Amino acid sequence: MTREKIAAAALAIADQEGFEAVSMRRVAQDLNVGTMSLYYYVKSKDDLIAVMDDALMGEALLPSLPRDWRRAMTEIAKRTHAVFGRHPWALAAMLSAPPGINAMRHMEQCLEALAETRMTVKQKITLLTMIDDFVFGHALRETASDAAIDIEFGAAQLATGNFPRLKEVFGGGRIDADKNRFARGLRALLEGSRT
Amino acid sequence: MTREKIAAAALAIADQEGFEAVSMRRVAQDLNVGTMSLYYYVKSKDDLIAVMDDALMGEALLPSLPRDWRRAMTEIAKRTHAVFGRHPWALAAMLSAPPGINAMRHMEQCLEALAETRMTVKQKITLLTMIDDFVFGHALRETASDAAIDIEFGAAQLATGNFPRLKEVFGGGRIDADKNRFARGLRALLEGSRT
DNA sequence: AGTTTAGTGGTACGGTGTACGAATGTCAAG
DNA sequence: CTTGACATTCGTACACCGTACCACTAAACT
Repeated sequence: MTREKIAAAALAIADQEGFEAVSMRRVAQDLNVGTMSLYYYVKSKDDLIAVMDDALMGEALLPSLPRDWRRAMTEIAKRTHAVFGRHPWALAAMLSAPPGINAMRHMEQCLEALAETRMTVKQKITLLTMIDDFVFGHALRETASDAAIDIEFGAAQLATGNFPRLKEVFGGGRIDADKNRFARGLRALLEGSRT
Repeated sequence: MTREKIAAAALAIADQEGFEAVSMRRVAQDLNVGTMSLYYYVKSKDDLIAVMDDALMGEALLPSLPRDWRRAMTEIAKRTHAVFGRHPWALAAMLSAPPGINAMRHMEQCLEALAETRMTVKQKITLLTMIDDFVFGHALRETASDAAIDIEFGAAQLATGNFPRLKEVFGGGRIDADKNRFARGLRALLEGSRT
């Protein structure tokens, strides 16, 4: 019985049944333990979420860093992105959890990647924050678009003629989103950091 | 008694007491109405959240569009950003709400802004999605950093010497985040869209 | 042996979303 | 004037939630 095992059980539940299925009673049940026993290792549910969150940020850490800083930042971003793909509920978790050790390690790793550049400290912070913002926002969109969108409602609105531009885009067959959008935005941010 | 009035009451509660303070009972109480009466106008709590969310996206709409497309996109992004500033709970709402009419209007407006460019449809979609990703991610960071961060914990970790780069950054006095990061990232994305 | 500590968990309280169905008001047709 | 259909309101009840409080066992230390 450790914080880690509890977090692992909660992780499994969230992955299989969604974040909202994670409750103290449910986690305790999966561990064959009384509900209140969890509170010996975890201060509150928010604390549990923080542990889960930290595990996630741990997954986002790169085992080794490419030498070229652009490639390094790209790899970090891609791996972080992959974490959100594996755990779509991660964003909801982050919204109610303060940064933990692995979040710090993540920043440390980003700074490490930028160590050999000529940027000032402030520039480094700005760049890595911008990139994280983009990565998280991208994840937000992906998890949000997984939420059931009322396709009928959308079509009906398009039919009203109030959305000529949208109709022009979505009217003629389904358009598939640019698969490279993520990489593209990343590159723009990395390049644009010059100015 | 309309959907709109219910949404307005919920909005007010969320703004004053936080998103988690919004409950069916609470909203009904503020409206001097029985709890279940709300369900005549609103299918479920998620539906209520969707209405709130749509009101927010409505706030993000620009009354009139600048002619230059770069300026137009920038204004839209800034206004959307401002909405998140006024309603820090907005992200939590978006996580559990499918896009509504105003979300569609938002997209329509973005497409309108890009109408006179030489971009292909796909390029337009890519660009406006990238920008939204960035804006939302930026908002996520801002609301997340408002969450209580354990400053003692952070300092203790820095003291361990496991975070040399972070220490280098935060050790010597507090560094204030670049206030222009938002505008800067925006510009990078707009410029980088060329390639 | 006596006492402290680590760890477990049962019960209970005040909250949540909402299914169900009963009550009321409104209005057109008979 | 009555009757019935409908729109609208909402009280009660149920299952679930986080967690405060406290009783308990078993091991460790003195």
